[in-house]
Amino acid sequence: MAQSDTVTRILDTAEVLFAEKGFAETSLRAITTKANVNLAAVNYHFGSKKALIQAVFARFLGPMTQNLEAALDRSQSDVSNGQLTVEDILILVARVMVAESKGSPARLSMMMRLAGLAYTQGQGHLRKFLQNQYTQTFYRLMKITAEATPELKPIERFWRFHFMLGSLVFTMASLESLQAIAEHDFGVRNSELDVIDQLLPFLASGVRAGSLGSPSKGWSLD
Amino acid sequence: MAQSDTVTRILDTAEVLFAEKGFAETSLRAITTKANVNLAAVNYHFGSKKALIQAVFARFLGPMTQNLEAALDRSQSDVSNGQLTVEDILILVARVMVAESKGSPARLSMMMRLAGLAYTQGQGHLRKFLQNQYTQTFYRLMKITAEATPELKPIERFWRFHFMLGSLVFTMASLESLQAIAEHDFGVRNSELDVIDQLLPFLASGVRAGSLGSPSKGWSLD
DNA sequence: TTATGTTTTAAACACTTGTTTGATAGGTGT
DNA sequence: ACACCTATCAAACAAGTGTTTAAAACATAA
Repeated sequence: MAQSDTVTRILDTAEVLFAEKGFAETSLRAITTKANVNLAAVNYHFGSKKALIQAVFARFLGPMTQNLEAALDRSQSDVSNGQLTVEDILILVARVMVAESKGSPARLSMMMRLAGLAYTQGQGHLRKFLQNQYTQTFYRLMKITAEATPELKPIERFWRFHFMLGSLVFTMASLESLQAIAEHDFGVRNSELDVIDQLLPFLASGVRAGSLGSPSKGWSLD
Repeated sequence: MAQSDTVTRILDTAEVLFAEKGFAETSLRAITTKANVNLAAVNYHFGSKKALIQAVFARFLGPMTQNLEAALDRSQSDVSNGQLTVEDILILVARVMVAESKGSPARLSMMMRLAGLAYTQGQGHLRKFLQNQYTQTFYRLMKITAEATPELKPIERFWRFHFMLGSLVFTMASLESLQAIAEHDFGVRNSELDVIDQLLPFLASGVRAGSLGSPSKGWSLD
């Protein structure tokens, strides 16, 4: 049981530090000393720092995608509620994400940061790892979103899907900063649940928006 | 003129590399060798790596905020069009941003990527720098957004403002990746202007959305 | 017990990092 | 000519990085 304990303690500590300071800025020494394990333990149990990073996210994304798939199965096999609406989908995803990050809001923040890095940081081991591992669930989400928004042209739907993703990722990745500002400026402490509560109608309304004024790109010229 | 040339070449190169790989992952040696300047030039001209990062931001944000302020002055002094709508504001911002990145469309993508990193990646000094330097313009934008959306509660408006910011930053930061996917999946090559064209109605509709179903957070429990 | 395989440990490794140094020009003004 | 300030350069610096090593401790089973 000593091994399992060391591995878990490394993963737990790495998760927190990665979310706090980023990947490159978090050294193995910082992780191992805070986790009260020997420095060499990381390379012994995981092989390398890269592998540790992937293991941290695999521990989060594995169960999460499983739960997401299960929730999608449940919703789609239930004929009583017929076609899923955009709100249904968003709520479904939100439920799974929040449930998966239960107890540690930093987890959600870190997971979203990875998504951002995977998209932004063109090449690198993270993106490939993510892509090879979790694309089928991602495309399934896009597919049922398509069924929920038949009025959109495919290319429109593509962009709006990523607009939603952007709001979600950015908001969750910088959640702590924004919470601090909100508390300072409005004296209100919004939990992550509060924020998601505000986010869902914003996204749902966005995807169903009409098009802008008739002449395309007219805004860009005087 | 040698100094100005060296400084410019450092800034140009740093801008690209920071956007590509992040701050911590980009070494001064990588910058200086690619820029064909001596390693010590960075510390000589900027003082430190931190200062270089801030200088990269300042060179872009300085003119941009100036133009933004000027555009706001023009719009607000023009009594003929009265109160600005959300669309007006979004179009105004889009115009300034596109104009500022003129000549190098990748530049906007880079700066948004940097902004995203600055928000996400703790980096205490960067956030403080941005906050102390450009908050007045930022708050002015929030103020006229408030006037354009009187129906929203302040805290609602605060979050939706950042939801918009998230969509914008994420989309622009990952523009190249998304363009490639769109071209592969739909056979359509969308320019940055096309994307902004799609983004504006999404954002405008999002900020004006109603609230979600009556019981707050009802979605989070079964 | 002995033997075997696994886990932990301290130390060292090779390498990269940002920064500093002192010498060497380059230019400008007196 | 001289002095003065600025800029560039190769070299070195101390500190920190991920990784490896070989010995030690531990566990499990024969």
